[in-house]
Amino acid sequence: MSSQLLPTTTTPLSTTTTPPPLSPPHTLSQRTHIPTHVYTHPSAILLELCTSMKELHQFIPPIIKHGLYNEHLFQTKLVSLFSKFGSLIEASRVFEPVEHKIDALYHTMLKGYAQNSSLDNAFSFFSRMNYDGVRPVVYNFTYLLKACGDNSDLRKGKEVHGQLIVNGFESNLFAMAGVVNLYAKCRLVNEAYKMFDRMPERDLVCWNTIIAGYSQNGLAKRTLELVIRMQNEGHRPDQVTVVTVLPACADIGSLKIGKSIHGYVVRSGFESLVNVLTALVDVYSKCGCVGAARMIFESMQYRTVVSWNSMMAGYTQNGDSKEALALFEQMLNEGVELTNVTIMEVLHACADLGDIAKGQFIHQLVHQLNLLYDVSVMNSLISMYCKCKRVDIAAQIFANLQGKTLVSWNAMILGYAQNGHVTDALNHFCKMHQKNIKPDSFTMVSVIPALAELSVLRQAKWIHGLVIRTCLDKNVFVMTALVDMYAKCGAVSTARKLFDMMDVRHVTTWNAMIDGYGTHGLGRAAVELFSEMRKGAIKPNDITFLCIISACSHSGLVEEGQNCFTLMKEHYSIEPSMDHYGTMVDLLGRAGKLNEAWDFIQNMPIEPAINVFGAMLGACKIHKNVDFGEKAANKLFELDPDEGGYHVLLANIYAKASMWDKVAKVRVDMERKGLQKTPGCSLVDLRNEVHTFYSGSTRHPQSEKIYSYLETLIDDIKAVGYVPDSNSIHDVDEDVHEQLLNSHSEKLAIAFGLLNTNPGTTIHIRKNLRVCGDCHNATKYISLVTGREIIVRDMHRFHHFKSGSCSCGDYW
DNA sequence: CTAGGGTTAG
Repeated sequence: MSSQLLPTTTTPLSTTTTPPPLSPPHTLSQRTHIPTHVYTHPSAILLELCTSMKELHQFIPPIIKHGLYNEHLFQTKLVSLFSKFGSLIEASRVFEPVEHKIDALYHTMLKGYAQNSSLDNAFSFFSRMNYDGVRPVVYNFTYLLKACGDNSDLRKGKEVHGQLIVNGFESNLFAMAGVVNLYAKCRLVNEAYKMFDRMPERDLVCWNTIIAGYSQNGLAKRTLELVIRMQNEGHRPDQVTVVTVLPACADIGSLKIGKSIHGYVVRSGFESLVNVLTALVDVYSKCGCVGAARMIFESMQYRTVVSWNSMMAGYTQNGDSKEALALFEQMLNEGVELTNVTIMEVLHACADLGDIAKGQFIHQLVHQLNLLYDVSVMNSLISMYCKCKRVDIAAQIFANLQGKTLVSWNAMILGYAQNGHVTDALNHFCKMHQKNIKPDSFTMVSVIPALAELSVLRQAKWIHGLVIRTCLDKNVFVMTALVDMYAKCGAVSTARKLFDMMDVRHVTTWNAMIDGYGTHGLGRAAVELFSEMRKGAIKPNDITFLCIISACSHSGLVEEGQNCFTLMKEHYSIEPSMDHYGTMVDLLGRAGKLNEAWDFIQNMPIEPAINVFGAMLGACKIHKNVDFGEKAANKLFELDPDEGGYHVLLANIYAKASMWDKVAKVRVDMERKGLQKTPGCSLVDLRNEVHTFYSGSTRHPQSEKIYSYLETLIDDIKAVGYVPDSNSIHDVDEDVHEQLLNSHSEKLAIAFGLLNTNPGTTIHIRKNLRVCGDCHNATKYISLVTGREIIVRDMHRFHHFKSGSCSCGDYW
C-alpha cells in the first residue's frame, strides 16, 4: 500500500487544517536548526513533516535503505520523534544499540523521558547519563524541573535545584525560571518568590512565571499587585500575562478590573487570540455577566474545547443550567472533542436540574470516553447522583472508586447530609477520620449541619473541638455552620459567643444568628441583632427577612414583623417570595388576627401556595377557629391532596370544637385516600447514645421502668394543678387501641431523661412533629416539680421549660 | 537536542 500517491488514512501527510491564530509557527524556528546537509536530504524533509507515528513508521524503511540510519543526526531525530509520539520503547530501541552515542542523543532521550514517562524513569536515565560521563547542559535541568513541577514532586525538584547549582547554572535565566515555576507548582509560592527576588535579571517570562504562581495558588490580590510592579519596572504584559491574570480577576469577581483588562486586550491587538478570549469568557461569567461572556464566545472565530467548557461553566455558575445543557448538545452536534472538564460541567448542570436521565446518559459517556479512572469525573458523578437523590448509586460509585480524594469523601458526606441520611453522613465522616484523611472546610460545612439536625449538644462540642484542632476556626463558612448548629442544639448563647468572636461575617452568619434567636422565642434579641446588622456593611437579603419576620411571629411581635415586611419591599427593594407571604400569614394568624391574615391572603399579588394556607390552618388550630380552618384546609386538600398532616390539623380543630361527626368524616376521608399521619417520635441523647421513643411504644429496654415512673410523675403534677387535656386528639388514624395521652413520645423521652440523669441536669429532647398541647402543659408542670430545665426542639422551634413555664409563653 | 511562563473543574 506504500505505493499510494495519497494515503487513504485519516492522517494525511499535508496538514490542511488552518491552525488557530494563537499557535505560533514553531516549525519554522525548528527547521532553522537543521544542518543543511541533512536538510537537503529528502528523508530529512519527510521526517520534519512527520505528524504521526504511522507516518514515522512509513519513513523508516527508506531511511534504512539509504544507509542514513547510522548517522547521529538521524538517530537523534528518530529518538525525538518516537518520544514525541509517546513511544519511549521505540525511542530506546533506537537509542540503546548506538555504539558511539553523542551527547545530543542523550539529551534528546532525557527530554523524552522527562516529557513522556514517569519521573522515576527520567531520573534514573539522568543518573545513567552522569555514569556514562555525559556533561549535563542547562536544558537537561529545565526539562527535569518542568517534570517535577507538573508532578508537584517537591523532593525531586529540590534535588534538581541542588544539582543545577553544583553545575553552575544558578544564575541562568532559564534554569531559575524553571526553579521559580517548580516551587510555585508545589504550592510554595513564597519560596518561589524568594527565588524570583534573588534573580539578578528578570525578563517577561520570569514575571509571568511568578505571576502565574500567585494566580494559580488563589492569591488574586498579590497577582494583580505584581502585574502593576512588572509594568512599573518597564515590562509590557503580553498575552500570556493576560491569560494568567484573568483567572485571578475572575476569582475575586471584579468586573471593573476584568473590563480594564479587556480594554488592554483590544488595545494590544490580542482580541483574536483564542486563549485570551476564552479567559475573558470565564471572567465575565464569574462576574455575573453571562450575556457579555456569550457575546465574546459568539464572536470567536476559533474555539477550543476550553472555550466551550468555560461557557458552559458560565451558565451553571449563573444558575442557567438549561442553557449549559443546550451548549453541550451543540458541542456534540459540532463534533467538539470532549474532555473530562466538559463531562464534569455537564454533570454539574444535570445535578442542578435534578435531571437524572441526562445524568445517566453522561454516565454512559464516561464509560465510552474511558474516564472511569478520572477521579475528578467520578467525584462529579457522585455529586450528580446525590443531587438527584440517588445516594445509593453514589455510594456504590464511591465504594468502587480507586484513588479516592478528599473531594470524593466530601461529595459523599454532603450527599448523605442533604438527603436526610444524617447518621450515614456522620459514620462516613468518622470513617474518613479513621483513615487519617484530614478534613477541610468543605467537609466541615457538610458535617456540621448534619449534627445540627441531630441536635446533640455533646456532638456539637466535639465537632467544635475538631474545627479548632484542624485550624478551621477562622473560616467564615465553617464558623457560620457552627453558629447555626449551636442554635439548633439549644445553646443559643454559645452561638452568640461564637458569633461575637468572628472577625468576618457573611450575610448567612447574621441570618443564622437571627434565626437562632427566632426559633428560641427570643424575638426581641432577634430584632435587636437585626438593627445592629442594618448599621453595618452587610446588607440583609431575602433570607434575613424570612428569619426576622418569623422571629417576630414566634414572639408575637406583630407590628415589628409588619414593619420588616414593609422595609424589605420599600427600602431594600426585595420582592417578597411565597415564603415571605407564608411567614406573614403566620405572624398575623399566630397572634389571633385571623381576619387580617385571611385578608392578607386575598390581597396577595401572586397565587398563594401550600405554605400560605398551611400557616393559616396552623393559626386556626391555635385559635380554635373552625370557619377559617375549613376554608384553609379545603384549599390545602386541593393543592396537596396527599399530605395527611393537614387532615390531622383540621380534625384537631373539629375536636376542640367537639364536632365529632366532622372529626369522623375527616378520618374516613383519610382512610379512603390512604393517608397516614407521620408517627410522633422523640430523641434523647444520653451518654454517647441517642435513644429514640415512638408514641405508645414499649420497645425500649427500660420501657417498664419508664412507664411506671411516668405514672407517679403524672400523679405528682396533677397534685400541683395539671389537668389532662381530654380533648386533645393526637392521632386521628389510631384504631380502638387508642393510646393514652401519657404515652406520647415526648413524655416517654422526658421520663427516660429524668430517670437516667443526675438531679439538676438539663434535659434536651428533639421531636419530629410539633409538641402537642397536653405534652406542652405537662412538661411545664414536670419542670416545676422536678426542678429540671427541659429543652424541647420541635419541628419549628425551641421550648425551654423551666420552673413551670415555657420560653414560648404558650405561644407556638 | 536548542531550554523557562498561560485559559476551563469537584
